[in-house]
Amino acid sequence: MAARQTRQRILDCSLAMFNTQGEPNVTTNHIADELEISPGNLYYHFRNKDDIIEQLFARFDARMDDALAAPGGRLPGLEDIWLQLHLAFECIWDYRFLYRDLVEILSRNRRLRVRFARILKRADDNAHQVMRGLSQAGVMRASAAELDAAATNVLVLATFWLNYAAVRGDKDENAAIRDGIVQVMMLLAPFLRDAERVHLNKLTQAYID
Amino acid sequence: MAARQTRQRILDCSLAMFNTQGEPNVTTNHIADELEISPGNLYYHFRNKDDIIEQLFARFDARMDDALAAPGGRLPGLEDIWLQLHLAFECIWDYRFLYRDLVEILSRNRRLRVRFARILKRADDNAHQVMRGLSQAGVMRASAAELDAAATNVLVLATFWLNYAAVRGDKDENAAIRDGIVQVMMLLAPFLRDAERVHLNKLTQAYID
DNA sequence: GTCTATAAATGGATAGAC
DNA sequence: GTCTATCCATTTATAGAC
Repeated sequence: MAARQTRQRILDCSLAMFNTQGEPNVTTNHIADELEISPGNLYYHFRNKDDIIEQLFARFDARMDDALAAPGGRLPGLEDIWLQLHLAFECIWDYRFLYRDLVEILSRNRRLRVRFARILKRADDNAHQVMRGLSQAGVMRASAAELDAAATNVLVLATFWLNYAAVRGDKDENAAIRDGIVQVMMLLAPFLRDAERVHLNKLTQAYID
Repeated sequence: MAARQTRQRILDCSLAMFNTQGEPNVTTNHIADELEISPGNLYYHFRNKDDIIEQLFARFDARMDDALAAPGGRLPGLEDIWLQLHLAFECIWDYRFLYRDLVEILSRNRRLRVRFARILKRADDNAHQVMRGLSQAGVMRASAAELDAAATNVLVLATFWLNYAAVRGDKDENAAIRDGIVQVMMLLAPFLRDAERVHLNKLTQAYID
């Protein structure tokens, strides 16, 4: 009855604590304390801490899947890319504990490793598709090798931008996300046709101020 | 007498174990076991695990300082950049445990946070200087905003490339470093004059094969 | 300098009562 | 479903003998 509710509360609370304190610094006891339930109760709902992480990952996976859904039939413009980046970065932000300790978390769990690899693959496909669209629209110009490299750079940047912001000591969450988007766009800028390049520079300037 | 030697052995062994197993998974007992000394002995030489990490960080800091030393008086060519990237990536590789759990490690220690911020600052200055050199030599062409963004992207890429390689499951160490260098170079490629762009593509092709 | 022994604290996890 | 009680393993760190 209240089972589903407790389970969800545990997941919500774990996510919040993982995100703010870092997953390695949050124990099952901390979570139980925060929720004012007993450790035994927590272990009634989840086999162990890794089980909680897997469930959170499933949520994350589904959400990222949406964000990476292929854009509509028409060729994408710069604003479409902006929107999609926003969805992706917001998702990463909401599950940033995964990214904060990505290597460590994935090294402990083979399943998550496989699933995260799939996400990266989808993101890579998506980046390629979008850039091909830009090329077809005559907005972008790049060799195949440059396009591959740019796609990879977009992935690395998106994956680790929030960590970089954290290391720099950036405090403002919204600013960090905005900066990340701008940073990715600037990755594509030099490949754009002059008119679009100017357009983008205006967009980013407006965004920054 | 053998004091200095034991101290160094502890540092060397810690570094090796941190790098291969991840710092969070290596305890002071593990290190003592591996060296076949007692935990008490280890604590005679170091106050705690964090002390060991700080000493290793000092080594890393000095080495990265060398790698980021301003290039010679003459304007740098693409090959000079290649070399410098190689030095930086080798340094990061040798102390990759720091980068694997960067946010976590820095969050635990204010001093390291400050020192790492200084390294990032130096790297940013260096990237700007190199790119200004390329611009002055007429090899590169970019607006001030594009140059700033490119410098930041170089930093993020260099900082987290090995993590990205690890997450992808890349096994070959040398290949990961090589790919990282190529990836950073490809970041600059689109800003290069056509002749240099072709030159770079030839360099990277030769490098990849 | 190095060892043995051990304290003190923590984290993960389970049994059994309610 | 939830709690109390508890166990076991691990980790950090120190005291004192050699």
